[in-house]
Amino acid sequence: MSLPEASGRFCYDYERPSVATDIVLFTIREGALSVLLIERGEHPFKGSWALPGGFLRMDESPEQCALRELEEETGVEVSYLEQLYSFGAVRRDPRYRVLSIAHFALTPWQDHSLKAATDAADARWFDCHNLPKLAFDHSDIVGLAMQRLAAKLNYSTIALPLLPKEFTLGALQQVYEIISGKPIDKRNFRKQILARKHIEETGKKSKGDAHRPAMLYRAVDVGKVVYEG
Amino acid sequence: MSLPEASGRFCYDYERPSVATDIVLFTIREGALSVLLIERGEHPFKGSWALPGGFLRMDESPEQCALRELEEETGVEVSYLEQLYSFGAVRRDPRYRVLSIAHFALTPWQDHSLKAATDAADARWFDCHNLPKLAFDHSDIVGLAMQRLAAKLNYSTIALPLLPKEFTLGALQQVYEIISGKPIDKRNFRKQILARKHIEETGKKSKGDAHRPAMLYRAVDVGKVVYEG
DNA sequence: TTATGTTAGTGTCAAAGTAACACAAACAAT
DNA sequence: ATTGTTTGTGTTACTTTGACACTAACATAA
Repeated sequence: MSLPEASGRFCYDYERPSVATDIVLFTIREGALSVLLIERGEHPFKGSWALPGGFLRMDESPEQCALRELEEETGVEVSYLEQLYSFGAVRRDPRYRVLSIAHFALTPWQDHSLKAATDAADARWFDCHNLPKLAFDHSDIVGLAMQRLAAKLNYSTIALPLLPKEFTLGALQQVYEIISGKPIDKRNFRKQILARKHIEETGKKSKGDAHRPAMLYRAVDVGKVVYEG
Repeated sequence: MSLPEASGRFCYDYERPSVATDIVLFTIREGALSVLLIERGEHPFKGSWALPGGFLRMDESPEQCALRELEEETGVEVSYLEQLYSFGAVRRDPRYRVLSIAHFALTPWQDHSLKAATDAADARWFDCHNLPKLAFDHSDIVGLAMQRLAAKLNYSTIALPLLPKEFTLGALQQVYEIISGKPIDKRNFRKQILARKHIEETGKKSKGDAHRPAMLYRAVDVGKVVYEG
């Protein structure tokens, strides 16, 4: 096929889909894997819960767009972001064609005071295993993100962005158990996780808890970031 | 941010990037992992080699677009296709903004008579480890596709679409060796690959070769297809 | 017909990794 | 001082992986 030629900045030779990003932001909250959703304030799906996201601007990359939309709609900062998948079914948006570049993000739990968003009526965390019906194809997107998260647990450092900078092995094990949905033997977990050399002792110990203090660990600095992780 | 409202079919409230697909089609040819490239007949990068691909139409999904463009530009049919990654750097195309949904495809080697493409001067197979300089960011895309292919070897059936429907264990082992770049022990390979139960005996044997005939195997039918595989 | 070249097909053993298992120590709260 | 809770630690059986060599069956060439 022939290429649409650029004439000035716009190029209307061919119709184009709109391009948006959506973000599946996970955290671990109250012992459950949770995802951040916004209540839509506009049609379509007004009043439904949906993923945060919005339209791509011409001067930003998809990743930048995802970060900007998250900030605008929820005020949350993330500790990890990667592209998940692009959803491009012709009729996934009932209004007109919108291609969504879905992203996958993580943040450690803290009592995020969720900002009232511009065009969102509300923003809240939901337990991933107890989600309401979502707008558009957002249930599919969340499902794929959960798969990806579980799959990456065992060959990456993906659990670390869900914890604060310093954490105990007990807390890390909880993250693994919650995401995989299976109990893990404490001694085996500690042996294996330390053998990977992704975390190191800080020398400090936790205090203030009603039990024996635990060694605090941190992620070892890795340096480079690559496509997809 | 507010949403662009649809007025009729077009929606010009916001500037939009063009959306295209590119396809990294691999085959095993002459003992080497090879990728299909076209020689660009138009500017920019006229005369350079590039991935096959083209612009998304409003009535087709990204996957359909990838298949259509492959057919149009090269006449090749594929045995496997999945989305790879969406490349959206602001200036990845020097003309104007083009977002590319890159795909990853496989086909068994056969003496494909490569169709002279509409807007491609030529189409040829290249050894992946001896590629020319490519147009746009296509070298990055091929690199990512090679990573993905190697990574999936050991937890998926990704090698099978590179072979004809019936194949010998020797041929399958060659695929693994070529993609991983490492020699594999024949006995261990056979034990492990059969234990996965992804392939089964056909009962038939190869013939016509100047050596002992080998059992022919085929992929066991799996049924469902899922996101990303 | 025989010899040669080439790939198919097969089992054992050592090493490494994984999974199951229990109890004392250190703190806060009562 | 007692209770409740989490930390921290080692050994053993089991499973998986990796190394290793020879005979069988065909086509081809001598």
